[in-house]
Amino acid sequence: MTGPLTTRLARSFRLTEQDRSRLDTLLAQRVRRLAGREDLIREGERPQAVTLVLEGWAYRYKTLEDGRRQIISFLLPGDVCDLNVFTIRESDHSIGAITPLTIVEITSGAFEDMVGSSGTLRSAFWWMSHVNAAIQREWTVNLGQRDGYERMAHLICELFYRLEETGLTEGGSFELPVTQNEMGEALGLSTVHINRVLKELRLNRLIALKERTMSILDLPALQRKALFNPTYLHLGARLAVGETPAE
Amino acid sequence: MTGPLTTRLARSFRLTEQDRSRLDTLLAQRVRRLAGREDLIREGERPQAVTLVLEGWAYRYKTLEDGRRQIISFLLPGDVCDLNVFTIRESDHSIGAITPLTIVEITSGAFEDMVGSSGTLRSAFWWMSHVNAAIQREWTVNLGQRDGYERMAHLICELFYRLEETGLTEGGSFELPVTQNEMGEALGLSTVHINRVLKELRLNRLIALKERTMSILDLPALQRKALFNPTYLHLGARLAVGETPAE
DNA sequence: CGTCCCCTTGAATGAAGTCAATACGCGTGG
DNA sequence: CCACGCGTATTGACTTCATTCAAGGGGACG
Repeated sequence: MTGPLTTRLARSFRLTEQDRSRLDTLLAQRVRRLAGREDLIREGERPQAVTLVLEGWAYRYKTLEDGRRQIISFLLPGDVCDLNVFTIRESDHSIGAITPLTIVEITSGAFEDMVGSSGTLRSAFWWMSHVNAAIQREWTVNLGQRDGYERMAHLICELFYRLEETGLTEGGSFELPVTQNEMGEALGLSTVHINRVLKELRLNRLIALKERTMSILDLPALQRKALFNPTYLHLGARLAVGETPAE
Repeated sequence: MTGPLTTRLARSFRLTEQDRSRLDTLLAQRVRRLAGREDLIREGERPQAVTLVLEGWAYRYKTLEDGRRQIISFLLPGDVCDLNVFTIRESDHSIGAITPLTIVEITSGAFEDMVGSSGTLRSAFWWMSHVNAAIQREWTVNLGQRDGYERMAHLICELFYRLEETGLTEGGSFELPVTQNEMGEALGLSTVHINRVLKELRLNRLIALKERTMSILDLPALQRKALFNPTYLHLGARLAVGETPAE
């Protein structure tokens, strides 16, 4: 019963037994549980640790002065928040739990020790950090270029691939613990329009969605409509320490 | 005559003479010059080095299969591309020069040496990396929540603050070597709409723009309209090695 | 059993896109 | 030297995508 993070890293990196046990001890320290809809970090606070998500969903968000809110990204099991946040005095955004959440908080020192002791783990954490940045870039593209229908299709594809990586899908289905209002805040669309777009995706037999279970009925077609290209997720990198990324 | 990068870092970090000379030697190696509108890195290519911008503007962009293009971010003098790109097999986006460009390419080894030899420089580069991520998040907010007028106002504020940090503004003015079409690709708006929004900003006496010179006539008012909060740029962090970010 | 949140749908409105035409500066080649 | 083409900026008219407003239904929970 390896956790989502180990599962994920093992798909892309050749972890030695030692790496795995280093990870395991790290993941056993300072475990915290939060209730759904509780904030983990709030804008303006000082970040204290590198945070890892073990179970549950969370999101980063920012609120404008007039109350508008944008969800900036979703944090899924096996995701890390910013590495080396310690260079930052105050957080520029908040992180909130969507579902009940299990996280691990890694101190600066423990993190340094880990990446210092294993080149593979160091690469692995860098890689995750890059993937986060790449996802954020793709969200920029999504909001800037795609219309509502495409945007939603793209988000569904992204979530599917990311959850698949940690074994959290069943066939073409996954739990989507997010309200339509929140989807709107993530995609820059009104709740009403989210509803209509979902309806259309259902009518076109691309997805089925009920009771928070999203089922993808035709992934290739969905990807086509979304102009989805999974390259940016950098899946299955399969690199170990010392290896050049070539082969 | 210190370069933009040193200027910028010196504002936020207490650089020793040794740090400065380390930076200088690094910035003197492998200098490359590119013509305007030339690509630096193309989607699908293998990233070879950490790139630093010394002079000129560039942008990251992604192209969808049907030709739509989104500019993901602007790279200004003193900016650094992704650190530790070496964990990535192929780039998920392109980087293109806007103006003629002077850059430095830092090899994996040289970079490791530098951050290994100075804790302050290590912090400084992490900090830049975080700021990049924060800017990308803010673009997500910008595209998701603000309307065209606000979006443009926000972009102008951001560029002003970022250029100001490296001493590239004159009073409230700066060179803006970007066409209206490109602004549209950055803000997810049509060229025509960009034109109208700029016109309105001029009518409201918030900006003046001619011949690629942007002048901000009323920064407080512009910021108010843009709902611009500069926190995310993490300006003036003023940290040195060993210091906790507290004080 | 009422309240609240979430989902759903229709109708009216509005922000931004598309299409189209004009203008301007610049370089190039006849 | 001037004509032409090209990229950029500008503006008007029309269309479309998405928002807002409004109302109703269903489930969870006190």
